[in-house]
Amino acid sequence: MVQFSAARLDASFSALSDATRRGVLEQLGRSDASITELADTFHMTLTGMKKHVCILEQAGLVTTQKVGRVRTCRLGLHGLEEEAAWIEGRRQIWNARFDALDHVVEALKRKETRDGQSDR
Amino acid sequence: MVQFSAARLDASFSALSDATRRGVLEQLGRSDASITELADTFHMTLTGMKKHVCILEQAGLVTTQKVGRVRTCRLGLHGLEEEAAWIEGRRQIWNARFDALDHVVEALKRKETRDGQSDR
DNA sequence: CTAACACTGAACCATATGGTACAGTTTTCT
DNA sequence: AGAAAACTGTACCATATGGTTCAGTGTTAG
Repeated sequence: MVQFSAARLDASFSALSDATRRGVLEQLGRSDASITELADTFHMTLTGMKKHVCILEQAGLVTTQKVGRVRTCRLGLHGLEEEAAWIEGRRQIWNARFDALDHVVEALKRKETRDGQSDR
Repeated sequence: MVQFSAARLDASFSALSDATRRGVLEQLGRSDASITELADTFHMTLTGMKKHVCILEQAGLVTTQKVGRVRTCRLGLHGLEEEAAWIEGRRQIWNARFDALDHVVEALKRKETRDGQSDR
């Protein structure tokens, strides 16, 4: 089992919680882009887009490289593996809980039926 | 393909970006719990924990039900399917990009070698 | 009936977030 | 050299976040 780093998950889920930043990831999935190109796409100032890129960079989701006056942004080396793993772990427990819940619901139904017939 | 709702993803990734709330989900995965129990586990006031639970509830990740004076929290009906799907979609593009990148790197290496030999 | 319990709502606080404008700096084009 | 491009850093703003305290409200146990 993987050991999840709270700080990593904090950073990446927080980075993913903004629609603009998710959009940047999608655009970078199609091709690398400069800050200016990203800022144009999302109708935002350079300064504003730079902040988003910094956040994505700190979360390890993108890397950047400055050549001449242009900073090129691309998808980060480590993808979303840890995040995917965390969510998958939760989903398994989730499903197990609901299987169990089905049984509880069954039991409650039977109990209610019995109570309804015998009592009140 | 699923149509992702930006608002949904905003809410759930934002909810998941806090370690306390991820902890609450883990605890609820083991068993349902009251606000008081959760507040005790995370050494927090009732009011503080209530807020976290509200955020998780609005994100659809937990549901609650008040019986008498106790509000019981459990995992929400809709698990993390949309979030998992979004991340998986990204991961596929990620990997495709890196496969492509490998080829680019190869090409660059060959080009550099050639240039180094023939020119400058 | 009274006290304790479990929450709930409002107000407050410090800090973080998402955006802006403006004033540089470094590169590139002519 | 001079102008334009592409960032970068700082300061500013409004709002959101994560937490608290305090003062209720409804529920349950004795």
